[in-house]
Amino acid sequence: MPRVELSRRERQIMDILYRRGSATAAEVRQELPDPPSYSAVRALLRILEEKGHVRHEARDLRYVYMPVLEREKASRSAVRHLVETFFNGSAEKAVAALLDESASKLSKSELARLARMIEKARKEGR
Amino acid sequence: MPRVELSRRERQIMDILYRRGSATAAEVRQELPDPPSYSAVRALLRILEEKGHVRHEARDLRYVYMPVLEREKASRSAVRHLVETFFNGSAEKAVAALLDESASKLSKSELARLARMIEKARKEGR
DNA sequence: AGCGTAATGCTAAATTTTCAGCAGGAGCGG
DNA sequence: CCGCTCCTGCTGAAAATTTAGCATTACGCT
Repeated sequence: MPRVELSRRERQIMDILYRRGSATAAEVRQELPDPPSYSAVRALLRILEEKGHVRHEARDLRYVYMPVLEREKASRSAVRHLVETFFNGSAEKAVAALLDESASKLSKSELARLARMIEKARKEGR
Repeated sequence: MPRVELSRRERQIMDILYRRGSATAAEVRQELPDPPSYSAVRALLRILEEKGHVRHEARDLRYVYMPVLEREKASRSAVRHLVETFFNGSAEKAVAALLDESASKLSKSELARLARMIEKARKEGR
């Protein structure tokens, strides 16, 4: 039963693991801001493992760490939290912000797919 | 120059302040999970203020606390971080997740507005 | 076989976070 | 005026976190 309340370092590490999918202790360390010693990173990973947030597999002599909770599920609650915190619970506003933020980065085909998704929702919806 | 590295409690408090816009110490306390003592909350708020994340105004005999960085700016970086962490930097995927998550909650008019936004982006974009 | 490199496990200690308590001041009602 | 309540400021200490160091083991190379 993973606790939700992560410390600062613990969150940083979880973010890295979600971003990359999986990583060795050394890789995690590389991506940490103000990286502490290697053994400090390992201690953190061990703690996260005890708490049930992380698991590891041995892959040629190294431990490769990864989140226990699948990215998809984790992202869902992150999205929900974001919408609540910054957009008054309005998914529309959140989408708008997202589009605004990165409209220029979206390709024609991506936009087309999104348009189709919305069409679909409009038909299905009430 | 606000530091980005917030502790657990500090983040919880900032989230509350962003969600509500502003709040007194007592209100913050009410919304904190496992609320500590009132004076503990006040100590945290004082620290956040020292660090430059929060400011207060005196409003009938009470301090009302609020984030220094406007919600809009904070939300932008939160959105960016979310997209990076959980969606491989793909705004499309993020929007898709958002729609998926809350398609049922979106009203017809909201969907219509979103459709229009995407249309607009398609015309403007490359 | 012996050595160097690169892992791991464990532990103790420094640092940061988190918390509660107490003193003081201002307003309000009796 | 006095006592009660509700706020603030401050401070010290408990608790949690973050960290580095050391011992050990495994592998590859000469």
